[in-house]
Amino acid sequence: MPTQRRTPGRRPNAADEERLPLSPDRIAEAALRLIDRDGLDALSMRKLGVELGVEAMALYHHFPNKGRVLDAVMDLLVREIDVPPPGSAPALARLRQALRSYRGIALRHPHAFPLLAARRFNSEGAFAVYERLLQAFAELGLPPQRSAWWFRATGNLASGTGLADIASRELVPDATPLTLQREPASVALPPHVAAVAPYLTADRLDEAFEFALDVMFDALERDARRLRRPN
Amino acid sequence: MPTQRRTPGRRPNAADEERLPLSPDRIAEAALRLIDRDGLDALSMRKLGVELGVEAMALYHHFPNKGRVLDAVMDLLVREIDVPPPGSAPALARLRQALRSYRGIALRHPHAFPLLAARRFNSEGAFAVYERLLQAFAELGLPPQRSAWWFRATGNLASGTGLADIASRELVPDATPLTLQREPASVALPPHVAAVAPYLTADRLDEAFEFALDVMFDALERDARRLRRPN
DNA sequence: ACCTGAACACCGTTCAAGT
DNA sequence: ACCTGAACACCGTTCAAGT
Repeated sequence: MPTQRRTPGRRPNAADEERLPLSPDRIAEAALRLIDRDGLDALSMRKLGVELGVEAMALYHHFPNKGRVLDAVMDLLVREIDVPPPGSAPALARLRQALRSYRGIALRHPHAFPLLAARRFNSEGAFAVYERLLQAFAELGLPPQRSAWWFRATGNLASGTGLADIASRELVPDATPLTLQREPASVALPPHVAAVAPYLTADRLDEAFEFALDVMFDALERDARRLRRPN
Repeated sequence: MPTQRRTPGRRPNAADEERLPLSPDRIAEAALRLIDRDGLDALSMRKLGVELGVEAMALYHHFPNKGRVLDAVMDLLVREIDVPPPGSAPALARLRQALRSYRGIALRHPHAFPLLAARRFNSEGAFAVYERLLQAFAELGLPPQRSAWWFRATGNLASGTGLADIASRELVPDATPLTLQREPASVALPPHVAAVAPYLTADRLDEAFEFALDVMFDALERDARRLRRPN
């Protein structure tokens, strides 16, 4: 892209975008768009400025630094988590749907998902999601400590899976080419690795995740049943 | 740190380090040291040069770019995964030990661990680890597809847990302060979140992980038993 | 109140040159 | 073969200035 010429008073609108006043929301949305398009490393305050038709330094009027912009992007992603509200379905079904939709973010926003997995959720939106999830665990009859543990176990499984799925699709910046998914025998794989490789190709990762969810939810259901009628 | 004066012919050895000849191993070790000390974002080719008493550009004689340096750091971490060899213990015990030691890397190298979780393992060392793990699953009598699924489920749980544990310890660069771990009621938490918060403090994350491992391994053992004597 | 533009202290990487 | 040093095209952020 050639450097844009700009006349002093009137700047060109980048990317056929209306010249609306800047706002935290508009900035966060542009940042997510840029990350989705070019990758996390490509997000810079300067490019974000260009995307919005504004000098980079104008952004500092709405965010104190780049870290807070990333937090705002995280919050956009958190809002994509679909946790059905209490009463809309049985607790187990709501939890399962929430985990599926969380891991789904990895597929829709592969470049941005690592933010969710690696940075702490700490926004209003995140607490709302937490609350609905924990409400569902409580509904199963689990005491708080048990809810806490199940909450972590299932959530960590989903975020670990999202990250692994992204890596398997070679969407990590700078990654070396994957041997596992190459045409067979481009490199000699160790025997047990070779045996499982066909089941871990990118197009079969959904099955693997559903299996893991089955394992977790079978155990969760049994745990809840056992706790409800104590022998 | 003030800029070091340097006389043309003789550079000062950085960090009281012997002036050994550069090698990929020495570079990777210095990179990991630097990441452990100052964080992943603080690793630059220039600082890595200073750490080794060398101009940054000398590194390009051993690695084509920074991405390959990070791959080498990953490989150092992979070698810290302790997968007991076949015969040394029952298969389930070996697997459990491997997952514990993998997640342990998150605690020993919190700044570097995200590399492991987000980048694809693709080195010789990684394949050796894979092979030993998959050998253990096969030993349980699982067919390849089942091994593949259990491999992903347990591995993803461990890496998701490692990342969450790092975030809980506020070791993520740029993170906003955590409300969950603050002195009680600095901010009003939603009721179910407030109820579980005491069980998710940094000092209780080991218990939560052991619970998740129990869930996984109980189910794995049952699955293996069921597959061995088909009804 | 909101945005610009120059400046500072950094980056990764290329390239020609030195030994 | 191995390393240097200048250069290029970038960064995040500060600051004084414009409207």
